[in-house]
Amino acid sequence: MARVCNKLNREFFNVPSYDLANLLLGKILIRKLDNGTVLKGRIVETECYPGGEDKASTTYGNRRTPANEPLYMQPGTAYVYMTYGMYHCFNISSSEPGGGVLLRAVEPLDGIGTMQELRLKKFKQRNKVLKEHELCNGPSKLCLSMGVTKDNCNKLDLCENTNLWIETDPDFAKDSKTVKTTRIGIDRAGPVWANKPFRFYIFGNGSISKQGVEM
DNA sequence: GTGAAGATTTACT
DNA sequence: GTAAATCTTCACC
Repeated sequence: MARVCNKLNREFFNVPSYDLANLLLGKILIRKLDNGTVLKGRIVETECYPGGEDKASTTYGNRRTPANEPLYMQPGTAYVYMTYGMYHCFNISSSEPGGGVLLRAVEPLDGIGTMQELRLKKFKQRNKVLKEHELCNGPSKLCLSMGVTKDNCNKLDLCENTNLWIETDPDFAKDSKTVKTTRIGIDRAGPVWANKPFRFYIFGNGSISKQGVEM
């Protein structure tokens, strides 16, 4: 039986975070839930966090703690952390120690009904029906919709794990226009780092979290 | 052990 | 537009 395997390998992730953030655009994030349901979404928005000098990175100054350990592990390791006590963000470690890429938005492809369910479970408006592009258009929204939490996904190796991985999409137009702009929600890092063009998204896609000024 | 801050999102005025 | 929700992680005592 001929089986095409588009799963990304270690080599793909073994590049600096800036490059990895660009390479991940258009790729397919696949998540298999415990009950066997498979969810898929196209990555349409990323941000890079190189660490080291970058004050916005959790690994600023090569700070190393038990929580950010995955960013120092091999490239392609999932780093899921909690923020504001109730939301998760999903990152993938890159080649430089302490560097990684934050996934800010995906475009739902498969398992949309399940995503609706997972996403609304947490809030009051349970009967509300979200449009597809509203399901995963934010770093914490995509974690909710895809059932990604610190407990079940942190430190997973995306090259080896069978419940969470990324594939290339042969049908994705390679010539899609991408936009380079500034990161979001990191004003505390100061104007120098907050204004770096470290956010990337697919131009014209309806599932991005926020429009930015093209740079 | 105690305190302060946070890579966000929803809900309400 | 502004405020509230909510709790882990880290820094320091």
